[in-house]
Amino acid sequence: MKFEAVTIKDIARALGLSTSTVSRALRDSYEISQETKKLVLDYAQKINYHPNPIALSLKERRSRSIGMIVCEIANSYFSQVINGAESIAYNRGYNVIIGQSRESFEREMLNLQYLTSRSIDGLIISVSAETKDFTYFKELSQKGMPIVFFDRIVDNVETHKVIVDNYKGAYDATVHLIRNGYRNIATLSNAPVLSIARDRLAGYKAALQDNGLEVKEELIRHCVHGGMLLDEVETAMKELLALTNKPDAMLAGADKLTTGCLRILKAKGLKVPDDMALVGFSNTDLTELLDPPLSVIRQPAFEMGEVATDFLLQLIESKRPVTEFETRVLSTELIVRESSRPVLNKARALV
Amino acid sequence: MKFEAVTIKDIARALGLSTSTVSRALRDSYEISQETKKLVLDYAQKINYHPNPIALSLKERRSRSIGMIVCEIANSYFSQVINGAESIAYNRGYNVIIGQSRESFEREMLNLQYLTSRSIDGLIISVSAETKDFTYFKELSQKGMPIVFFDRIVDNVETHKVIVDNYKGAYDATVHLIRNGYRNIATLSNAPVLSIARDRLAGYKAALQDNGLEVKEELIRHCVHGGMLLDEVETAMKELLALTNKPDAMLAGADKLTTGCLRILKAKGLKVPDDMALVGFSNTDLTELLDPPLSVIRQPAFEMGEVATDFLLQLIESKRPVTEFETRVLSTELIVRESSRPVLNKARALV
DNA sequence: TTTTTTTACGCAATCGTTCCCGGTATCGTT
DNA sequence: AACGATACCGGGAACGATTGCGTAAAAAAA
Repeated sequence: MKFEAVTIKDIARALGLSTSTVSRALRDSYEISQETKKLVLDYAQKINYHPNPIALSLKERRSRSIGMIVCEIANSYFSQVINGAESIAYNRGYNVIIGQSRESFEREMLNLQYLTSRSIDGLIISVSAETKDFTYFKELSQKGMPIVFFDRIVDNVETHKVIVDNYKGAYDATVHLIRNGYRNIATLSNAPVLSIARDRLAGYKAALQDNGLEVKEELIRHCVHGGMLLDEVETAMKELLALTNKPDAMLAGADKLTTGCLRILKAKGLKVPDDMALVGFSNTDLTELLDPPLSVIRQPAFEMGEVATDFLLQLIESKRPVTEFETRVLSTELIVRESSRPVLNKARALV
Repeated sequence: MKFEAVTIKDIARALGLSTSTVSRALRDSYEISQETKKLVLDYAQKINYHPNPIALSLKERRSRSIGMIVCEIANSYFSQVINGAESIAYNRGYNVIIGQSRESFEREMLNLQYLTSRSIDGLIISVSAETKDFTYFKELSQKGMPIVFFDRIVDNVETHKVIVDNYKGAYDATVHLIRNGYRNIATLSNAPVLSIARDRLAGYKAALQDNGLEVKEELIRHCVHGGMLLDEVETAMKELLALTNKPDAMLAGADKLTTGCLRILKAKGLKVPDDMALVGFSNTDLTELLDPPLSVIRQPAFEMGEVATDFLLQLIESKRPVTEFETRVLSTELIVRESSRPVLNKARALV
């Protein structure tokens, strides 16, 4: 089964012209007479001619498609980012090829090789939790492949990046918990190598210290798969709940960690926020319908996709090598709901 | 900025061979000596040669990419389908280009034209709620473009299709509500033109009739945007709640309708299931964490993506025109939770 | 009328790869 | 020694489109 398209040759043959003339007529070249142009244009319209993008790609040595690697599509945050990226790319005549790393370095590399072998013009990526070795990105970048990092960025590759103010997001959320009377705040963090985990953890620690609270290492748990496996969340929670001085609140550092945490607490029969308050990074629009409605730190995911794609297209379409790079930092939004309700007796003491 | 790749010519030049020989050596042709093959292969490995897929596409007249159009990516059901599709496509050397119709016919056509102009080898699609005119699909199919429909299928285009047993899904859920003592069951349905809406509605009606209950048209509400706009859900719910004989249970026919319904009920201060029970089609993994935990009809979304892609690749890679088509019907799963808890006094009367 | 300029078009190379034809050695066979 | 068979390799067209260059005819200038 073949889907046969009309080519410039068909037009040339039908009209008794050369392919060059047809090509030029279609591109409205000055060296083609008005009548010929009209003839060609009308006929092209009639037989529904569309230039073959593959032939163009071969000629122009650009595919007009960009690669995008995320952990997983079925994640509200990433699907919103993809959404934003698609919207920009589509308008500029590019298409987005999506790959999923599923937090695995191996799958990330596989996707990367696949995408580059499909001759993409550029790459947008949020690295996997397992990725410790960034030399491949560096090499790729040095060979001239335009790359934009978002969300989970890497420090030692110089290029455009898009993130949110993870430090402030975590800081504000932690302060919010403290203000509401919580004193023993634990955190569920991503793999320590990830930029987002580092920044969020730093914000968490700073908020504690700025409010005269001690940073206790036993209250900091890392889930190296970012909550993709419920097991690791369960283990972390078990450890926290086994402490003699149990935490009274949780700060969860990722979408799956937030919902995973709630899931485990429910399974253990603990009440949120009475037994344990919860605030987490999340972009699902269902958080307000949860039991209890969840306080969340929300990221402008769609906008991140837009900015990342805009950055990438700037790099791709730049005539000269770009040497000045920007790291765009967007703001998070703290949405306060039931899951971090004030502890009355303690809250008063602080205010 | 250009990302320069090595070509077969580079190898030929470096080794003092012709491009034909190099090409043949790489493809392990019998008419190339072992030594030459080894020479070429080793060198290709060394300089990290990868065949240019664009040149191959031009030659073979196939792009090895397939188009996929869904309503929106940021929807748990569709993102799971995409996931399944990607997994199969990736393994068979294809990539998936995704387009979003956002329930708009115009955007659907735009995406379709874009995808076909990007010379895709085939198309997987779940049509938008606005799509009433299927001639374009028919034409495309007749011109030889392999198409597979899933979820929202169209009747008058003969090709492979993948659906779930929507009739049975809705039937079972409705029977479940009846068994649990609910007697005045309303339903929130998709646009009436959609196959899924028709089938689910039919299942709902049959369940009522088979259990001696009357089908009341005033209890059937259609949301033409499938719940994408909360407004339409709110309007529908308002109308239902304004009835003298208010419904005591709801069957929601789509992901966004289910959560939208819960959202509205909560906003109106109604208790689920005491004031109104709720069962709905949904594929989010958060439904059990909602307040109350939601009874849902779950679709094997990932598998649907797999099957659809497998079907499509069969069509694409078939030597002869395919004339026998299959409509694969997968099973839904009814997951019973709190939101449809038995009404004690009534439930007993029935059992 | 002759020369120059302009107009309008065709030829052929190019992008990277495959593949149909050839062509030339090197054998073995008679 | 002559022939055919086999093994091995290169030339060049093709895929669809663009584009530099060449050139005929028409128009303008001399």
